[in-house]
Amino acid sequence: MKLSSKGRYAILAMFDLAFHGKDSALQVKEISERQQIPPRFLEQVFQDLRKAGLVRSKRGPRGGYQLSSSPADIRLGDIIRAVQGPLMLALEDEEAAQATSGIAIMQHVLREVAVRMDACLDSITLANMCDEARARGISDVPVMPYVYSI
Amino acid sequence: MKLSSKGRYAILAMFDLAFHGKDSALQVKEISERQQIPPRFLEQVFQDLRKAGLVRSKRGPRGGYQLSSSPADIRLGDIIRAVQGPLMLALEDEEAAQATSGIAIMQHVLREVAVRMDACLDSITLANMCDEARARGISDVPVMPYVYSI
DNA sequence: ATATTCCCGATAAAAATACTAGAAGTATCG
DNA sequence: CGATACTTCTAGTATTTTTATCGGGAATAT
Repeated sequence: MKLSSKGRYAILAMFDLAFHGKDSALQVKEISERQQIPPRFLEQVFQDLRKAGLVRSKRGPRGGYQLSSSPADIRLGDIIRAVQGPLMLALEDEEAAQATSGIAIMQHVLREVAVRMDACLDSITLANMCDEARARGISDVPVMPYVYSI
Repeated sequence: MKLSSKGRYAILAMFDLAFHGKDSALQVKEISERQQIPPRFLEQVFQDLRKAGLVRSKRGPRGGYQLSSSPADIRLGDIIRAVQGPLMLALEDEEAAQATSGIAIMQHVLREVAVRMDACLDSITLANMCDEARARGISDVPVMPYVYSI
């Protein structure tokens, strides 16, 4: 019942796409720097997100990733499930049949818990996070040291 | 956001203590067989539970573990937190101060999510699980092959 | 053509999971 | 009381999974 690094990175990356990538695609390099994510690992995370249909990718110069639907339609639960699989492994029917009393009960109880926890995660969308970010006065541009150039 | 094996074992073991161990102490061997948990690993899990004050231990013959409070007062959240630590790592204040926009927002959003998820886990007690088990007609005695003895 | 970027597979490092061996404490029995 | 059997407790090791890195191939805008 713990958020893995992969899950955290996935949420960060998706938030970054929603917050900084209005219409154009953003690149792994850019996002990894802004959100402090190991770039090579972030690539793997994006593959999971792409296979789950949450982002669209584009190769070559000006390529990158962008959300495949509106931030208001993407929920934290979608993201977590895409990179971490289901909240808790349900037993196969065969296994469940021959499970011990405790396992059977826990299976039942945890299934309910899982439903409610999924609901918690699904109650928050990327759009919510963006609103939150703007309400807290976080600028839309990356925090970067100014470079005086002529 | 996944239940680890350790967490699952911890819940199973605590349920077993609540369900089968009325007043006397139960032993690792017994619980591990009934709930199909690697016995040596279960010992480690119990150490965590003991250090968190959820169970009392007793060594020697007739030793074992028993709950240190009533099943009605022990919540799934207590158990999970004892063996897995907090739901999601909060940044230290220093770190949070210099965190990027996405990290800061996620920190804030996830803290709320964590509170609600903890509430989900804390809404279920061991007593609830035992009621559930009895309601579903699971016997109080371990499922064992009958041994005909005179 | 060329530079850029995602994509894919393999590998290395770190952490979680599972197991092992034996020490320390404690009831029970002679 | 002392010996013995039992069970937790502690520390260390092996195995598996997760996290992170690396090298190079495939697509694409300029």
